[in-house]
Order: sequence, then C-alpha cells, then structure tokens
Amino acid sequence: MSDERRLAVLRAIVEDYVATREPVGSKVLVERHSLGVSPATIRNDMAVLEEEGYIAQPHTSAGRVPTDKGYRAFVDRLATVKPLSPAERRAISTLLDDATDLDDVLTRTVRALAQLTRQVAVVQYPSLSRATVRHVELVPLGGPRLLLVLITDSGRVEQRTVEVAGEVPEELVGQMRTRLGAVASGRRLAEVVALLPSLPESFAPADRDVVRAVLRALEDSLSAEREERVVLAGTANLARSGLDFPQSISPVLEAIEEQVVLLRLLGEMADDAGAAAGGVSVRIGRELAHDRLTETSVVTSGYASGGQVVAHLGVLGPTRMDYPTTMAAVRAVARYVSRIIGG
Amino acid sequence: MSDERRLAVLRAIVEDYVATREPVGSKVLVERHSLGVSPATIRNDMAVLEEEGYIAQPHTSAGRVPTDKGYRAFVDRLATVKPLSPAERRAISTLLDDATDLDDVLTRTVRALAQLTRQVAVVQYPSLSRATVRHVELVPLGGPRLLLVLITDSGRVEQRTVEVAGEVPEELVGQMRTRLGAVASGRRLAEVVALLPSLPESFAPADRDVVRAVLRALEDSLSAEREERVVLAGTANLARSGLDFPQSISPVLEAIEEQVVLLRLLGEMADDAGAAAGGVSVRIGRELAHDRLTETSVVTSGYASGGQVVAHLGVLGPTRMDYPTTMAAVRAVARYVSRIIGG
DNA sequence: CTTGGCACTCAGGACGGATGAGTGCCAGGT
DNA sequence: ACCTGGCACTCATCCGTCCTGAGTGCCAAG
Repeated sequence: MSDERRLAVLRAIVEDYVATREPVGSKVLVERHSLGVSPATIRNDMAVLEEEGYIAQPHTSAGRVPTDKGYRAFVDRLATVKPLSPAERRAISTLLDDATDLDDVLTRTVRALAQLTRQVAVVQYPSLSRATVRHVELVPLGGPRLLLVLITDSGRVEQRTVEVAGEVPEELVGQMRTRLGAVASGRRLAEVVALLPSLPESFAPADRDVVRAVLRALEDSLSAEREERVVLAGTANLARSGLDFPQSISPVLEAIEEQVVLLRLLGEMADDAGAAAGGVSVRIGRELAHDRLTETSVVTSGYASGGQVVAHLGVLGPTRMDYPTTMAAVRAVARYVSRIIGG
Repeated sequence: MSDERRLAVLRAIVEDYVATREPVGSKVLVERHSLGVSPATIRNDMAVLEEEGYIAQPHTSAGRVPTDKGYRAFVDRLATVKPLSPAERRAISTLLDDATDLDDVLTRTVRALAQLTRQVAVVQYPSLSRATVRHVELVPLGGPRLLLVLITDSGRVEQRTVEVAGEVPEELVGQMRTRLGAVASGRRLAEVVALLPSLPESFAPADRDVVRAVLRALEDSLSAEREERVVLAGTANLARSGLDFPQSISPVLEAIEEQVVLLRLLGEMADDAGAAAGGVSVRIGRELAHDRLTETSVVTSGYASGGQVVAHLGVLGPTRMDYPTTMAAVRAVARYVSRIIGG
C-alpha cells in the first residue's frame, strides 16, 4: 500500500478539480496524469482517501472532490512552488513604483493583488499602536470646532474634529499645539496616551476644559476601534467566480463589508504557524471559524516596515482556488510593499 | 378613450411589478387595484401602452413588464410622494448625529443610505476646487521625504509625500510652511495654484529646487484626478437582489469598482433637470448611457455646505426598483448631511 | 498488490403531455 | 364611442417517464 502514490492521487485530484471545476473520476485521472497504474487501483486509493476524509463524493455516481482537509494536506505537503511569471512581476512594479503617499501605495497594492489573483484583495493599514508620533497639528476650523491631525512615522495621517464650548483664541491653540507636540513627538502612541492626563495642569485653569476636550478626542483617535482600517479591491471578481460558491456570494460580500470580520481574520492569521517566518498563512473553509464563510479560503501575509511587521494583506476566494499561484502572488506583493514603505 | 385611465393602468403595472417581480396580467390588475372596469378593457389599454413603448411582454403568454420609458413616465408623472416613516427618520438621526470628522460623517451617511434603500449607496467627497484652504502643513518624515498636508474649510484633509534631493534642514521646512501658509490660507484652491509659480523666487537660490519639488506636489494634489473621491456601501445588497439583474451583477460590481464611472455619472446627473431645484435626479437603464448598466437605475441628489452644492450622493439599483421610496430616502439623507456639514 | 470484469447507482438530459395564465379579437350591449 | 363577456389560441412551465453514461465498489484471477 504505497502511501506515496495515494498522496500523488490526492494532488492530482486537487489540481484537476481546481482546473476543471468538476468532480474527478478514476478514469480521467490516469489519463491526464501518468500514474502508471490502472483506474481500478486508483479507485482503491480513492476509497482510502475518502475514508480518511481527504476527499468526498457529491453524489453516488459522481467523481471525487477535495474536502477542506484535502486542500489543507495539499497546501501543507503537496503544493509545488509556482514562481510568478516575469510578466506578473513586471505588472507589480509598474503598478506600484510611482506611488506617492501611503494611501496611494495601499490602494495600488490592493489593486495589484486583486488583478494578479483575480480574487478579492484586502490590505490593512499599518497599525497605529506600534507607530511613533511624527507630528501633531491643531487647526481652528472656525466657530467652536478644531481639527486635530496626527501624523505617524509610517506615513499615516489621522484626523478628528473636536467640538469645544466656544471660539478658541488663536493663542491657546498655539499653546496646545506646542505642548502636545513636545509631549508626543517621537513617542509611541501607547506612551503618549499614558502621558496625556497630566497635561491639563500645565495650562491656566480657565483653559483646562478646552484642553481636556482636545485630549479626549486624541485619546479616542488612538483607541483600538479607530486605529484599524482596510482597503478592498476585486469585488467584481466574485461575480465572475460566482459558480464556485455553491450557496451564493452574499455571505462573502457581507463579510467584506463588515470590516470587523476582516480585521479579526487578518489578526488571527497573523499568529498562524506559517506566518511567523515572514511567510504566507492559509485558512481553508471551516478553518476560518466563520459560519457563513465555509466555502471561502483566505491567504494572507504580513508586510513590514523597518524589519517590523506593521500590518497584513491578503486575498479571499473560494475554497476551490489555485493555492500555489495565489500564495506566490500574496508573498510577492507583500515583499514588494515592504520594500517600498519599509525604507 | 380615457387617457387618464391608461396612465392609471401604467402606474398599477409598475407598482405591481415592483412589488411582485412578476409580469402582471390584466386579471390580477383589476383584482388588486380598483380600476372599475373589466379585464378586457384593461387589455385594450395595455395594447395601446405596449404600442407606445411603455410596457412589453417577455413572451406571448406572459403579463406585461414596464420598459425604461414606462418607468420614466412613472417617475415623472405618476409616482406619489412617499414620506419616510418615523422609524426611518430616527434611523438617519441616530446613525449620523454623533459623527466626528468629515470622514466619519460620509462613512455613516453612505451606510445609512445603503441600509434605508437596501441598495448600493455612493457618497462623493466635497469637491476641492470650490473649497478654500484652511491650513497647510509640512512635516519632515526623515530622510529625503516630506509630508504635505492640506486642510480645507469643508474638513477635507489631503496628504501627499514629497521626495526631495536630500535631507531638508528644519529651518527651511519652517520657512516653506510659513510662506505657503501665508499664500494659501483663506484662498480658494484655484487661486492658490495661480499664485504658486512666483513663490520660489522669495527663497535663497540654493533652496529653490526643494521648494519647486514641494510646489509640484501641491499642485498635483489639487489636480482634477486626485480631487475626486467616493465612498461606497451596501454592495452585499446586490447579491440579495441578484435576481433583479437578469444577466448577472458583475457589470454593476465592475462599475462601482471603477470609481471613474461613478464620478462621471454623479457629475452628469448633477446637470439633470430635476437636480437644479435641490431635488433628486433619476436615470433609468439606458439613460445611463453605459452599455453594461442597461439593467440599472441611479438616483442621486446634491448635498450642500453653506448653501452651495459641494458634492453628490446617491443609490444604484435594478431598473425594477421602488422609485418613490428610494427617492424619498435619497432626498432625506442629502438634506440631513447638508444640515450636519453645512453649518 | 494490481487488474479486468461486472453489476449497481443515480444525476442529468430528452421527450411529451397536461395545465393554465394571459392574450387578441369579435360581436353585442349601453 | 366605449365597455364587456365569450372564445379560440399561444406558449412557458410543470411533471412524470425513460434513457444514457459516468462513476463506483467488489470480486476473482494474475
């Protein structure tokens, strides 16, 4: 009982099924792959693979289809690395090279990823919590409103309006700007938050209410909820591969509208085994632990700035996706982005 | 030949078809609407309506379906205004009232619109070209990079990194910041662009290259292409109403990914007849003049700041949509946003 | 352990008749 | 001049039946 051949059969099934979208039977298997044995033998192997949960039959008289477990085995042990074509590499560079600011880089990145993989792409903004403050700006908007702008070293710009009691004198605005700048510049955001409470005391008692309002806004901007942002592209690809989602594509559309869901996934997958080595992390169907995404797989990778992983990006597609190609694309794009923003 | 009754029949057909998604025949028409005549009479009217192009038959033994022209007549002459329910009004307020900055307002707006109409919602950012500059900020990002931040009176914050030849001394940065601020503050963007060319001459000759790089970036930020942005929501609603798009929803998904297409539409519709009166503009199917959106309708309205229309928002859905409700929602939301940002 | 043979299952397509919704037209009534 | 009931006609859809063929599992022989 050649254990080896059984795995070869599994690989062949996954590859054929991904290519044709149709359950694959023993006959076409020996025809398309040179396995050197007869269909009957393959059938025995397939029976075992089914017993072990790697493949399944949609109905009695049909061929076999890989299960989540089957795809998992394929990804972990069977997939052969598939380098990007020169054309694809070129596409990445031409798309990303003349980006201007961070927004632009990420928008182009997510488009590149969607285009390469022909699937839905997600890119997360660099995390704020690990960033350091480059600059704090406070601008009167007229009337009782101020605009607070926060610039981090990763190039992120956060903005927030502050409602205060009444018109704020230019002088006080200047004072706050200076002292906030002095306290925050060069520090990590978490440190800044810790230093804020003591700040009002250095102002005249009459001004402290205004100062406190500004600080509350600042603290709020740094809160976990606001700090996470994602960009999306390739939603249209879902419709194209609509047939790959037996139910319907709505669960996927819903999930990607709920950015919370995406962020949870990206976060969880950051801790996955493969991800540590700067590699690619894959979750297949049920592994996503999301009851409406059982037909979906996600492929992610972290990207870095200054050697430090600052955020993640990835791709969403049907479980029945071309994993080698997708993984190669995700890895390549993640590296390229790291190079651009990483300095 | 009562012209009046024929229009009543058309209205009834549109209403029934929108409600049931099924071609409507003469019999159910007299049953559901009290038209006071027999099915046979209705049939004669329907024959005329078909002749004139307001309705059509999918196949011989089926009922009638409104054509684009039929919907147009309905919208222009037949639709009865349908005020929002108190619950819906409340939904708008609770969703929008505690918004913080402009980004937040627009994100909440687009969500509210998507939720109310159960369709795809689009909100355009306030146009830059009519805005005036509130503040210009220039921040060294370390190395040969500067970050240029532009804040307008409508609360928009534009950012852009600038690559220069080498490290820029803090003093020069300060100088540029001050002079840029002096030139730009309070002026309209178009005026600012006109004033830029003369600016380098007030700097030391050695610094002029750097100054010019910054100005180029600034000018670029103000260019038409960059100035337009939109936010989207409700894409998942497309899947739900997937049956309403006979072909597939992909053309719609593609169109909304191509923001250019959306911007063109919003722009064109701003000039439509109804739009002038601060009202709602509707385009139905072929009227969109987009060969892949023949099954789609768009409902838009402008929203204002300081009495001036600064941008547009709207909704995309199947031609077979509930126009009165959708129009009411779009108008209500547009007014509410105007009130919030309009000051 | 492999292989050819064989009986078995069953989804999907093809065919055909019945059903019924809906129409257009006409002749008669108001 | 218009409305109406009656009627014959069309045709999409539904449903039951049959057939085909892909694919399987099992077995006995190599």
